[in-house]
Amino acid sequence: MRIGELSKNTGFQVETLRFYEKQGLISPVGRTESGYREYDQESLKQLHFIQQAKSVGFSLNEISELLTLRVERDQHSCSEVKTIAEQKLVQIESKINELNKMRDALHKITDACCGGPEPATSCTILNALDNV
Amino acid sequence: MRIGELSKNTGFQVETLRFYEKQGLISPVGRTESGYREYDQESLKQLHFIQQAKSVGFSLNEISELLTLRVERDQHSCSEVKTIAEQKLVQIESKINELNKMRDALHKITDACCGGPEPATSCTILNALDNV
DNA sequence: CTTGACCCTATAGTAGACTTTAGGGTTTAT
DNA sequence: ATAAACCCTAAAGTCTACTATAGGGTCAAG
Ligand SMILES: [Zn+2]
Ligand SMILES: [Zn+2]
Ligand SMILES: [Zn+2]
Ligand SMILES: [Zn+2]
Repeated sequence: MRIGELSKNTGFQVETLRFYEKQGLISPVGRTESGYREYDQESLKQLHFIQQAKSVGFSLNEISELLTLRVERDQHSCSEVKTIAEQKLVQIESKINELNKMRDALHKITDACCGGPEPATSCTILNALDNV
Repeated sequence: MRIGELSKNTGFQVETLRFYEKQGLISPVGRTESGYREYDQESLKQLHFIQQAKSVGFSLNEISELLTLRVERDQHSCSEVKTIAEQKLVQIESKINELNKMRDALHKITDACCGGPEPATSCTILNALDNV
Protein backbone atom coordinates (compact mmCIF):
# COMPACT_ATOMS: atom_id res chain seq x y z
CA MET A 1 0.00 0.00 0.00
CA ARG A 2 1.06 3.62 -0.44
CA ILE A 3 1.55 6.18 2.28
CA GLY A 4 -2.00 7.58 2.07
CA GLU A 5 -3.54 4.22 2.72
CA LEU A 6 -1.11 3.50 5.52
CA SER A 7 -2.14 6.79 7.00
CA LYS A 8 -5.82 5.85 6.84
CA ASN A 9 -5.12 2.44 8.32
CA THR A 10 -3.13 3.72 11.25
CA GLY A 11 -4.49 7.13 12.03
CA PHE A 12 -1.05 8.71 11.68
CA GLN A 13 -0.87 11.66 9.32
CA VAL A 14 1.10 11.26 6.13
CA GLU A 15 3.61 13.89 7.25
CA THR A 16 4.02 12.09 10.55
CA LEU A 17 4.80 8.85 8.75
CA ARG A 18 7.47 10.54 6.68
CA PHE A 19 8.78 12.15 9.86
CA TYR A 20 8.94 8.78 11.62
CA GLU A 21 10.89 7.46 8.67
CA LYS A 22 13.41 10.27 9.00
CA GLN A 23 13.69 9.38 12.70
CA GLY A 24 14.41 5.79 11.80
CA LEU A 25 11.22 4.34 13.30
CA ILE A 26 9.75 2.90 10.13
CA SER A 27 10.72 2.42 6.54
CA PRO A 28 8.85 1.42 3.42
CA VAL A 29 9.36 -2.06 1.97
CA GLY A 30 10.37 -0.39 -1.27
CA ARG A 31 9.61 2.31 -3.77
CA THR A 32 7.62 2.31 -6.98
CA GLU A 33 9.29 3.34 -10.24
CA SER A 34 8.01 6.84 -9.70
CA GLY A 35 9.49 7.00 -6.21
CA TYR A 36 6.33 6.37 -4.17
CA ARG A 37 6.85 4.62 -0.84
CA GLU A 38 5.34 1.16 -0.57
CA TYR A 39 4.30 -0.49 2.68
CA ASP A 40 3.07 -3.91 3.72
CA GLN A 41 1.35 -5.59 6.66
CA GLU A 42 4.51 -5.46 8.73
CA SER A 43 4.56 -1.66 8.46
CA LEU A 44 1.04 -1.71 9.80
CA LYS A 45 2.02 -3.89 12.74
CA GLN A 46 5.01 -1.75 13.48
CA LEU A 47 2.91 1.40 13.53
CA HIS A 48 0.45 -0.29 15.76
CA PHE A 49 3.31 -1.09 18.11
CA ILE A 50 4.36 2.53 17.99
CA GLN A 51 0.85 3.65 18.86
CA GLN A 52 0.69 1.36 21.85
CA ALA A 53 4.12 2.37 23.06
CA LYS A 54 3.19 6.03 22.78
CA SER A 55 0.01 5.44 24.73
CA VAL A 56 1.93 4.12 27.73
CA GLY A 57 4.30 7.07 27.67
CA PHE A 58 7.38 6.05 25.71
CA SER A 59 9.21 8.75 23.78
CA LEU A 60 10.08 8.29 20.13
CA ASN A 61 13.69 7.56 21.05
CA GLU A 62 12.62 4.90 23.47
CA ILE A 63 10.21 3.47 20.94
CA SER A 64 13.07 3.32 18.49
CA GLU A 65 14.99 1.16 20.98
CA LEU A 66 11.98 -1.01 21.63
CA LEU A 67 11.44 -1.52 17.93
CA THR A 68 14.98 -2.81 17.63
CA LEU A 69 14.42 -5.22 20.50
CA ARG A 70 11.16 -6.26 18.90
CA VAL A 71 12.78 -7.10 15.59
CA GLU A 72 15.84 -8.73 17.09
CA ARG A 73 13.93 -10.50 19.82
CA ASP A 74 16.18 -13.53 19.73
CA GLN A 75 19.36 -11.57 20.26
CA HIS A 76 17.98 -9.71 23.27
CA SER A 77 16.81 -10.71 26.71
CA CYS A 78 13.61 -10.12 28.60
CA SER A 79 15.79 -8.35 31.10
CA GLU A 80 16.74 -5.69 28.57
CA VAL A 81 13.14 -5.05 27.69
CA LYS A 82 11.96 -5.04 31.27
CA THR A 83 14.72 -2.62 32.24
CA ILE A 84 13.51 -0.07 29.73
CA ALA A 85 9.91 -0.51 30.84
CA GLU A 86 10.82 -0.16 34.49
CA GLN A 87 12.85 2.96 33.89
CA LYS A 88 9.88 4.50 32.16
CA LEU A 89 7.69 3.43 35.05
CA VAL A 90 10.03 5.21 37.46
CA GLN A 91 9.96 8.32 35.31
CA ILE A 92 6.19 8.32 35.13
CA GLU A 93 5.86 7.78 38.84
CA SER A 94 8.24 10.57 39.69
CA LYS A 95 6.36 12.89 37.38
CA ILE A 96 3.12 11.88 39.10
CA ASN A 97 4.66 12.59 42.49
CA GLU A 98 5.84 15.98 41.35
CA LEU A 99 2.40 16.83 40.01
CA ASN A 100 0.73 15.58 43.17
CA LYS A 101 2.89 17.91 45.21
CA MET A 102 2.03 20.79 42.93
CA ARG A 103 -1.65 19.97 43.12
CA ASP A 104 -1.62 19.76 46.91
CA ALA A 105 0.28 23.01 47.32
CA LEU A 106 -1.89 24.81 44.82
CA HIS A 107 -5.04 23.35 46.29
CA LYS A 108 -4.08 24.55 49.71
CA ILE A 109 -3.52 28.15 48.73
CA THR A 110 -6.47 28.19 46.34
CA ASP A 111 -8.92 26.94 48.90
CA ALA A 112 -7.99 29.75 51.24
CA CYS A 113 -8.93 32.41 48.67
CA CYS A 114 -12.48 33.69 48.85
CA GLY A 115 -12.72 34.09 45.09
CA GLY A 116 -15.01 37.04 45.56
CA PRO A 117 -15.41 40.21 43.52
CA GLU A 118 -13.60 42.47 45.95
CA PRO A 119 -10.06 43.70 45.23
CA ALA A 120 -7.30 41.15 45.62
CA THR A 121 -5.50 43.44 48.01
CA SER A 122 -4.92 40.71 50.53
CA CYS A 123 -5.59 37.70 48.32
CA THR A 124 -4.24 34.59 49.96
CA ILE A 125 -3.07 33.15 46.65
CA LEU A 126 -0.92 36.13 45.82
CA ASN A 127 0.31 36.27 49.38
CA ALA A 128 1.15 32.61 49.43
CA LEU A 129 3.22 32.98 46.29
CA ASP A 130 4.99 35.97 47.77
CA ASN A 131 5.98 34.25 50.99
CA VAL A 132 7.39 30.78 50.87
CA MET B 1 22.75 44.97 42.99
CA ARG B 2 23.93 43.80 39.57
CA ILE B 3 22.71 40.80 37.68
CA GLY B 4 25.39 38.44 38.99
CA GLU B 5 24.43 39.10 42.56
CA LEU B 6 20.75 38.79 41.78
CA SER B 7 21.56 35.45 40.22
CA LYS B 8 23.36 34.30 43.36
CA ASN B 9 20.52 35.51 45.55
CA THR B 10 17.80 33.79 43.60
CA GLY B 11 19.37 30.73 42.06
CA PHE B 12 18.34 31.79 38.57
CA GLN B 13 21.15 31.86 36.03
CA VAL B 14 22.20 35.22 34.65
CA GLU B 15 21.05 34.26 31.16
CA THR B 16 17.71 33.18 32.56
CA LEU B 17 17.27 36.55 34.23
CA ARG B 18 17.96 38.35 30.96
CA PHE B 19 15.58 35.95 29.24
CA TYR B 20 12.85 36.68 31.80
CA GLU B 21 13.36 40.35 31.15
CA LYS B 22 12.85 39.81 27.43
CA GLN B 23 9.66 37.91 28.30
CA GLY B 24 8.44 40.84 30.34
CA LEU B 25 8.56 39.06 33.70
CA ILE B 26 11.09 41.27 35.40
CA SER B 27 12.97 44.46 34.74
CA PRO B 28 15.87 46.21 36.39
CA VAL B 29 15.25 49.35 38.43
CA GLY B 30 17.73 51.11 36.17
CA ARG B 31 21.06 50.96 34.44
CA THR B 32 24.50 52.16 35.46
CA GLU B 33 26.37 54.61 33.23
CA SER B 34 28.07 51.70 31.55
CA GLY B 35 24.77 50.01 30.84
CA TYR B 36 24.79 47.41 33.61
CA ARG B 37 21.40 46.36 34.92
CA GLU B 38 20.64 47.33 38.52
CA TYR B 39 18.19 45.54 40.78
CA ASP B 40 16.74 46.10 44.21
CA GLN B 41 14.87 44.21 46.91
CA GLU B 42 11.65 44.29 44.91
CA SER B 43 13.36 42.40 42.08
CA LEU B 44 14.32 39.79 44.62
CA LYS B 45 10.76 39.49 45.86
CA GLN B 46 9.42 39.27 42.36
CA LEU B 47 11.82 36.48 41.47
CA HIS B 48 10.87 34.69 44.61
CA PHE B 49 7.25 34.93 43.52
CA ILE B 50 8.24 33.53 40.15
CA GLN B 51 10.02 30.64 41.80
CA GLN B 52 7.00 29.82 43.91
CA ALA B 53 4.65 30.07 40.98
CA LYS B 54 6.87 27.79 38.91
CA SER B 55 6.98 25.29 41.72
CA VAL B 56 3.20 24.90 41.71
CA GLY B 57 3.14 24.44 37.95
CA PHE B 58 2.43 27.80 36.37
CA SER B 59 3.91 28.52 32.96
CA LEU B 60 5.87 31.69 32.29
CA ASN B 61 2.88 33.20 30.50
CA GLU B 62 0.65 32.48 33.44
CA ILE B 63 3.24 33.83 35.82
CA SER B 64 3.34 36.96 33.74
CA GLU B 65 -0.41 37.38 34.27
CA LEU B 66 -0.08 36.66 37.96
CA LEU B 67 2.69 39.22 38.31
CA THR B 68 0.40 41.84 36.81
CA LEU B 69 -2.35 40.93 39.26
CA ARG B 70 0.19 41.02 42.05
CA VAL B 71 1.34 44.52 41.20
CA GLU B 72 -2.12 45.87 40.46
CA ARG B 73 -3.78 44.07 43.34
CA ASP B 74 -6.21 46.86 43.99
CA GLN B 75 -7.53 46.97 40.44
CA HIS B 76 -8.22 43.22 40.34
CA SER B 77 -10.47 40.87 42.22
CA CYS B 78 -9.82 37.71 44.16
CA SER B 79 -12.10 36.06 41.66
CA GLU B 80 -9.66 36.76 38.82
CA VAL B 81 -6.79 35.28 40.73
CA LYS B 82 -8.71 32.26 41.89
CA THR B 83 -9.93 31.56 38.36
CA ILE B 84 -6.38 31.30 37.08
CA ALA B 85 -5.38 29.07 39.97
CA GLU B 86 -8.36 26.81 39.51
CA GLN B 87 -7.75 26.43 35.81
CA LYS B 88 -4.21 25.39 36.56
CA LEU B 89 -5.51 22.94 39.12
CA VAL B 90 -7.75 21.35 36.50
CA GLN B 91 -4.84 21.09 34.08
CA ILE B 92 -2.62 19.48 36.68
CA GLU B 93 -5.28 17.03 37.68
CA SER B 94 -5.98 15.97 34.13
CA LYS B 95 -2.27 15.46 33.56
CA ILE B 96 -2.14 13.35 36.69
CA ASN B 97 -5.03 11.24 35.46
CA GLU B 98 -3.36 10.70 32.14
CA LEU B 99 -0.13 9.64 33.78
CA ASN B 100 -1.97 7.35 36.18
CA LYS B 101 -3.52 5.55 33.26
CA MET B 102 -0.14 5.17 31.61
CA ARG B 103 1.40 3.91 34.79
CA ASP B 104 -1.33 1.34 35.33
CA ALA B 105 -1.16 0.06 31.77
CA LEU B 106 2.61 -0.09 31.80
CA HIS B 107 2.68 -1.68 35.21
CA LYS B 108 0.36 -4.38 34.08
CA ILE B 109 2.41 -5.44 31.08
CA THR B 110 5.71 -4.99 32.90
CA ASP B 111 4.73 -7.20 35.82
CA ALA B 112 3.97 -10.05 33.46
CA CYS B 113 7.51 -10.05 32.05
CA CYS B 114 9.95 -12.40 33.74
CA GLY B 115 12.85 -9.99 33.28
CA GLY B 116 15.23 -12.92 32.94
CA PRO B 117 18.37 -13.37 30.87
CA GLU B 118 16.77 -15.62 28.26
CA PRO B 119 15.89 -14.31 24.80
CA ALA B 120 12.89 -12.01 24.59
CA THR B 121 11.35 -14.26 21.99
CA SER B 122 8.00 -14.33 23.70
CA CYS B 123 8.44 -11.36 26.00
CA THR B 124 5.09 -10.26 27.34
CA ILE B 125 6.01 -6.59 27.14
CA LEU B 126 6.83 -6.75 23.44
CA ASN B 127 3.77 -8.90 22.85
CA ALA B 128 1.51 -6.56 24.74
CA LEU B 129 2.70 -3.63 22.67
CA ASP B 130 2.15 -5.64 19.52
CA ASN B 131 -1.42 -6.59 20.31
CA VAL B 132 -3.83 -4.05 21.61
C1' DC C 1 -6.18 16.05 -22.21
C1' DT C 2 -6.91 18.11 -18.29
C1' DT C 3 -8.35 18.11 -13.48
C1' DG C 4 -8.00 16.53 -8.92
C1' DA C 5 -6.20 13.47 -5.77
C1' DC C 6 -2.03 11.78 -4.41
C1' DC C 7 2.97 11.54 -4.06
C1' DC C 8 7.90 13.56 -3.68
C1' DT C 9 11.89 16.54 -1.46
C1' DA C 10 13.92 20.03 1.29
C1' DT C 11 13.45 23.52 4.42
C1' DA C 12 11.30 26.20 7.88
C1' DG C 13 8.15 26.97 11.63
C1' DT C 14 5.72 25.86 16.32
C1' DA C 15 5.62 25.77 21.46
C1' DG C 16 8.12 26.36 25.99
C1' DA C 17 11.93 27.49 28.57
C1' DC C 18 15.99 28.16 28.23
C1' DT C 19 21.24 27.84 26.79
C1' DT C 20 24.98 28.89 23.73
C1' DT C 21 27.72 31.59 20.69
C1' DA C 22 30.04 35.52 18.88
C1' DG C 23 32.01 39.65 19.61
C1' DG C 24 32.85 43.31 22.67
C1' DG C 25 32.95 46.67 26.71
C1' DT C 26 33.79 47.43 32.26
C1' DT C 27 35.28 46.74 36.94
C1' DT C 28 38.27 45.06 40.36
C1' DA C 29 42.22 43.20 42.30
C1' DT C 30 47.06 42.52 42.09
C1' DA D 1 48.87 47.90 33.65
C1' DT D 2 47.06 43.71 32.99
C1' DA D 3 44.32 39.79 33.83
C1' DA D 4 40.28 37.80 35.86
C1' DA D 5 35.76 38.36 36.59
C1' DC D 6 31.81 40.48 35.18
C1' DC D 7 28.67 42.86 32.07
C1' DC D 8 26.39 43.90 27.32
C1' DT D 9 23.68 42.72 22.73
C1' DA D 10 21.79 40.05 19.04
C1' DA D 11 21.10 35.91 17.09
C1' DA D 12 21.20 31.11 16.84
C1' DG D 13 20.77 26.58 18.90
C1' DT D 14 18.48 22.82 22.00
C1' DC D 15 14.79 19.38 22.83
C1' DT D 16 10.35 16.89 21.41
C1' DA D 17 7.08 15.72 18.22
C1' DC D 18 5.26 17.28 14.79
C1' DT D 19 3.05 20.62 11.17
C1' DA D 20 3.45 23.69 7.35
C1' DT D 21 5.32 25.62 3.13
C1' DA D 22 7.22 25.82 -1.46
C1' DG D 23 7.70 23.86 -5.62
C1' DG D 24 7.03 20.13 -8.41
C1' DG D 25 6.11 15.09 -10.33
C1' DT D 26 2.31 10.99 -11.06
C1' DC D 27 -1.94 8.63 -11.68
C1' DA D 28 -6.87 7.67 -12.60
C1' DA D 29 -11.24 9.43 -14.22
C1' DG D 30 -14.15 11.95 -17.26
ZN1 LIG E 1 -10.57 37.39 48.64
ZN1 LIG F 1 -7.93 35.75 46.81
ZN1 LIG G 1 10.79 -13.50 29.88
ZN1 LIG H 1 9.78 -10.12 28.86
